This record gives sequence, C-alpha cells and structure tokens, in this order.
Amino acid sequence: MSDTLREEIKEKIVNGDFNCEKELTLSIISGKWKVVILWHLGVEGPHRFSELQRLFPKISHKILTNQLRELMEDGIVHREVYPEVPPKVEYSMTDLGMTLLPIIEMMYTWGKRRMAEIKNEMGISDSAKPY
Amino acid sequence: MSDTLREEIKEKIVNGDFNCEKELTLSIISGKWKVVILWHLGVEGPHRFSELQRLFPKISHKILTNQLRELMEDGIVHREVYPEVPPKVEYSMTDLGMTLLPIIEMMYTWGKRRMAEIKNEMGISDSAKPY
DNA sequence: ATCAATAGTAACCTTTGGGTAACCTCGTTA
DNA sequence: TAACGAGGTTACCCAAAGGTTACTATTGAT
Repeated sequence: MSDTLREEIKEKIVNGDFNCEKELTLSIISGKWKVVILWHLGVEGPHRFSELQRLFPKISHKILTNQLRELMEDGIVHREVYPEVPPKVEYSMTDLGMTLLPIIEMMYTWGKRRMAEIKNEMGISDSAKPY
Repeated sequence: MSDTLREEIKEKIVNGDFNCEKELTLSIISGKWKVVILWHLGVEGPHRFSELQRLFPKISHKILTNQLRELMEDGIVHREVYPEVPPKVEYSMTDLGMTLLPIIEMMYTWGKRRMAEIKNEMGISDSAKPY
C-alpha cells in the first residue's frame, strides 16, 4: 500500500513518543468529527463534500476539509475528483479504512448502552440519535 | 450503578452536542495516557499510584492524577485508599471499565499491524513496544 | 530535629484543536 | 456583467489539553 501517515504521527513513531500501538489507532480516529464521517462513508458508501456538509450542519466548511484531509493523509479515506463543472469531489473509505469499522462499531454499541444507563440515571428520556 | 460522568460530558449529552454515542465512548478513552493506563489496570490488576508512575516515566505527577481522576469520574476506574503511613492508594478497573477492554484490545491489534506496515514502508526495524 | 517516602494541590505556561469569516476559482446561466 | 454553486484556502481567534514547578500533609526512621 502506498498510504502513509501524517507527518506529526510519523514523528511520534520515530521519536518513540507512543507508549503503545494502541495510541496509533487512537490518534488516527481522534478528532471531533472523524468517527461519524468514517461511519457514514463506511456503511453508506462514498459521499461528496456537500453531502457531508448537509449531514453535519454544525461542522464548518474548513473543519470538514480539515478532518477529511487528515483521514486522507492517514490512508483511511480516498478522494476522487471528477473533472466537471461545477466540481464534484467524492470521498470514500479505503481498504485500510474499512478495517477500522469493527472498532468504530464496538465504540458505537458500547456508547449506546452506556448512554442509555446515563440518561436513565439522569432522568432523561432515551431518544435515538440520527447517526 | 452509581458511576456517573464528568460534568463536561453530561453537558454535551443534555445539549445534544454528541453526533452519535460513539463519541461518548471516544470522549471517555481519549486522553494521552488513558488507554495505556486502562490496559495495565485491566490485564494486570490493581496498581498503586507510584507503580503507575514507574511504568510511565514520562508522565508527570499531576497529569497522572488528572487522567486517573477523569477515569474515576467516568466510572471506569476505582480508587481505594488504605489508611497507612506512608499513604497507599490503589487504582483498579470497575466492572464498567472492564467492558471497555475489548475495544482497547482491538485498537491494540489494529495499531500493531498498521505500525508494522508503516515501519516497513519507512525502513525502520520493527521493534516491540514494552506496553 | 530532620529527612525520606507517598500522594495530592495550586499557580502558571505552552501547544493544539476547533471555529469564524473572508477570500479565491472557474465555468454556467440569467 | 453579475450572480451562482462546488469546493478550497488563508488569516486570525479562543478554549482546552497537556506540562512544569513548587508547595502541602503525614509519620516512622536516623
């Protein structure tokens, strides 16, 4: 594979800044919007930029490009530009990215269960989340 | 269970700041030292404060207490004080905390594999990490 | 009387990550 | 010729996370 990694992460590797390889995984999926982006790309297939914007109204334009760019640099997401006008850009999971899905799925089921407990303790009705 | 959550996370829940319950999980295990701490407590059993300090020489005193305190507030780690002199404090996983281990383990195996690929690409010999 | 060992707290600083808002590009269409 | 639509970039700002250093409490050993 010719996927690589963000420079910052490479540095951590060569400097031995990671305590454990778990932290490599964590540093790849950490980011305010990354797991939800990955989830959508992973289970629903490719999305174009504007679709993602519509899915997450609260994310700003710049931050979305930012998160996507980092995921690309880490070899998790692929970017395909269609030479049309107006431009069309599609983002999709790479094969490597797909291997992350099981982890994200576990995080989902754990979080869902825990969230239900918490809301219960707090006396909040448990409402399902859209994504 | 009477475990609760950090105030900041509760706020995110009531304000609907989470896009998905995956993010609850992520916010609990995110933190520069949390996953390694959890791994040690989870597979090796309870550790006292100074043992953890010895395990991670690079973590500062304050940061270690900080990470532990957050994990406690989230109901993941238990703190047991023994009324001795000099003081003895032991940290251990709660039942809830143990349910996180499978996720962390997957993060480990994924990271390990990916790390090997990367080091290969970068021409670095693959050396095993202590933890 | 003082020190060593264990754990915690407070004041302060630095780095990073997320966010806002404005600007750019380049053809199409009114 | 002005506006638009998709995507991108830049300059700037704020808040949070991580880190350093120094201080506290306690009591048995020297």
